[in-house]
Amino acid sequence: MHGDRDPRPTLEAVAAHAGVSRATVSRVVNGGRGVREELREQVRRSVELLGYVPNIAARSLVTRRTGAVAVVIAEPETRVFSDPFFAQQLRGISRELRERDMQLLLVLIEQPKDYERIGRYLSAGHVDGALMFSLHGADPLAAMVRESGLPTVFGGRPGWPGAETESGLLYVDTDNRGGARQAVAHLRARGRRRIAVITGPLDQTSAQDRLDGYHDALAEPDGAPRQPSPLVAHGAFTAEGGETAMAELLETDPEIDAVFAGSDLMASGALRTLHRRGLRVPEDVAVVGYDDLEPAAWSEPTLTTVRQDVEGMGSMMAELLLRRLDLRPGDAPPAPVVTEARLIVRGSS
Amino acid sequence: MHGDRDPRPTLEAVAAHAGVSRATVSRVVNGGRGVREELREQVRRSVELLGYVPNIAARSLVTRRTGAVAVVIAEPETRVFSDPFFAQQLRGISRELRERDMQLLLVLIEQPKDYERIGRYLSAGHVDGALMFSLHGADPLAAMVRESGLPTVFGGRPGWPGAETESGLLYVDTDNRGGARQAVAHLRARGRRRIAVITGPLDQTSAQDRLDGYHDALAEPDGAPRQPSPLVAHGAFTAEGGETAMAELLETDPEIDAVFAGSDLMASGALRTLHRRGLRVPEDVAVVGYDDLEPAAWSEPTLTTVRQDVEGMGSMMAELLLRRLDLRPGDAPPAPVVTEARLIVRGSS
DNA sequence: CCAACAAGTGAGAGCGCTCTCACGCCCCCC
DNA sequence: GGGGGGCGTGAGAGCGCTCTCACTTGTTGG
Repeated sequence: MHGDRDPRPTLEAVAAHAGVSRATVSRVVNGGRGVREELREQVRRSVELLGYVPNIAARSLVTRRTGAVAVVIAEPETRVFSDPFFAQQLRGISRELRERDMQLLLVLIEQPKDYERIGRYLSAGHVDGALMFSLHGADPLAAMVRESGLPTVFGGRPGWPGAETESGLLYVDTDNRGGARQAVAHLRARGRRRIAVITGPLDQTSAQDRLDGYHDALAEPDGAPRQPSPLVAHGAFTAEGGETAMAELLETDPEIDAVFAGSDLMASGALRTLHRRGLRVPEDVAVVGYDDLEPAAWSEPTLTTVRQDVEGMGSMMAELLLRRLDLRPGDAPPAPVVTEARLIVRGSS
Repeated sequence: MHGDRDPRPTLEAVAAHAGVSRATVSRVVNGGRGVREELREQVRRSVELLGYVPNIAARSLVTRRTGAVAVVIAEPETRVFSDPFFAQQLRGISRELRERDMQLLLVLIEQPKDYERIGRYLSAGHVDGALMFSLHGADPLAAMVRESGLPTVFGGRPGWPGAETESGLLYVDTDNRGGARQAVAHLRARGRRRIAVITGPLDQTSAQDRLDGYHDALAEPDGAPRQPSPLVAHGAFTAEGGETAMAELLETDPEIDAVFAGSDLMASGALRTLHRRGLRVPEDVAVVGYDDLEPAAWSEPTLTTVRQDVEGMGSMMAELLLRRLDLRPGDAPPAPVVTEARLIVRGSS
C-alpha cells in the first residue's frame, strides 16, 4: 500500500552493473559525448534494465540548475482566471517545456500578501526562469524580477513606466494595435461611419494598444467622410463591463452604427445591451470583438473578431526563455516577439 | 545583466555568523525544537540578516521529499482544457498547497505518447504525490499510479473497472447523482411530463452518475402519472454535441416538454436547437443544465443549473493528498470526499 | 623511434543539506 | 555523593550526482 518506490537504482548501481565508472554512466546519461560507442550502448542497456532515472535533486544540487520554470499568474481579479486564454497559453508552454524536459511550476498569486513571498521564492533559485502574465501597470513582480536577475519572459508587452526603453526585456505579444486597426478598418469598409470602441483596463498594454489601433484606423483616409470624433467607453474586459459600456455609448450617441469591443467577452455584453434595446446586429449596429474565444462562434449572431495564436504565443514564451537560459557569453541575446493578429469575419458585421 | 544570484549564503555561512554549528541552524530553520530560545533567536537574526534561503535541492536529496505535487491533466480532447472548471480547481489546489509551502507542478498530457514518459516521471520520485483529473474509463495513468504507489488523489470518482472496490483509493467528487435528481425532480415539480436527458461521455463517472440521477428522479413517485419511458441522447459534454442531441430528441419525440443537460455547455447547444425550431424556453420546453459556469447566467434565457463548489473541491483534493502524505503508521487513512450539488433556478425552467 | 598529442576512462572531491550519534552539562533521586 | 537521565549542542557521515583532473592508451609527426 505504501509504495515501495525507494529502491531506485543510483548511478553507482548502473556503473557497477555495466562494469564502468560513475563518471562514464553520467556522461552517457547526459548526452554520451566522449564515450566509445560500444561502452555507451552497454551503459544504455544497464540503464534500461535497471530502470534507472536520475535523481534531479542530486543533479541540481551540483549543476545549480533546477530544470524548472515558474509560470506566474497574477490574478488580482477573478476574471483573469476564468479566461480560456491562460489555459491555451499554458498548453503551448507546457508542450515546449516538455520537449526540453523542463518542469512547469505553476504559481498563482491571489492576494497582495502573496507577492513578497513569491518574490523571495523566485529569487531563491528554486527555478531557472519565469514566465509572467498580464501584469497590470506597475506590478510589484516586475521590480522583483529585475532586482533578482531571474531570467523572465512576459506574456504581453510590459507596461510599467520606462519598460519601453529597458534593454534585455523579453516578452511575447500579439499585434494588438494592428489587429484593432484591421477590425475598425473593416467596419469602415462596410460603410460604418459612427464607430465606437469599448476598451479594457488601460493599465494593460493590450487594452491601450487596441485603443490606439482604433484611433489609427479612424485617422486613415479612405475616401469616406471622417467620423466627427472618437467614441470611447471602458469595459474592464468583462461581459458586464461591455454591457454597461454599450449602454453609455448609446446614451452619448444614439446614432452609433458600429462598435469595436476590445474583447469577445465585452462584445457579448454589448450584444446583450443591443438586443435589449431592440437594435439589430449587424443591420443597425455592427459588432466586432477581439480574441476569438469559443463563445464568439456561438453567439447570436456569430461574432466577427480578431484572432491571435494564443497557444503559439505560449510556446514562444517558453522558447524565448529557454534560449535566454542557454545563452553563452558571446551570443546575441534573444529579442521580444510580436505575433500577428487576424480578423475573422462572421455574422455580426 | 546576467543576474548575480549565486552568492547565496549556505547553512554553513549562517552557522558561522551565528557562532553555532550547522546542525543547530538546521534545527532552527526546520521548526526550532530542541534549541534554547536565546540561541534560536540569534540564529533567526543571522538568517534574516544574511537573507538565507534553504537550498531545496540539497534538502530533498537527503529527505527524499521533494515538496512538490504534480497536477496531472489528461486532455485527450481539447474540450477539457477550455473549461473554466480546471482553472477554478487549480486555484483551490494552489491555495492549499501554498499554505503548506508545497509546489505545484503542472503536467499536461496531450498525446498518447506522453503517457509512458509521464508515468515514468511520476514514479521516479520527482514529486511527493499527484492530483489527477477527469480520467476517462480505463486511463493508463490509473494503472501507472497504482503500480508506482505514488500517493494520488483523483478529481472525480475514478471509473475504471473495479475502482469501486479498490481500497485506499482517494478522490473528491461532487454528488452528481443527487444533483441530477434534484434537477429532474424540479422539472417534474414544474409539471413537466416528458423530460429528456442529454448525457456526457458515459466512460466518465460524472456523466454516468448524472444519467443515473435522471433515472432515479423519473422513478420517484410524486402523484403525477409516470413518464412512459426515459428519453436519452448523448452530447459528449460539448455545445455542438448538445445541439445535435437536442435535434435527435425532438426527432424521436416532438412532445418533449423539458430537457436536462449534463452540462451547461450542452444545455447551451440544446438552447440553440430549440431557438432554431421556434420553440420557446421555458414555455414549450424547459431546460436545466449542470455546472453553473459563467455563461449559464448570461444565456437567453438565463439557465437553471446545478452548482458545485469547484474551487472547494480543488482545495479538498490538495488537503486530502497532504493528509495522506503526512500519514503516520498508526493513523487511519483519509477517506474520499463527496461534496454537495445544489440546484440554481433561473429563467429556463 | 620517441615526443607530442588526442581521446577515452576512472578516481575523488564536493554541491548544501539532514540526521544520527556522542558528548557535555545540569538536575534529580536514591 | 555518585549514578542515571534528560536536554542542548556539535561532529561527521552521507544523500546521488557532476566535473575536474590525472591516467592510460592509441595515433601522429618530426
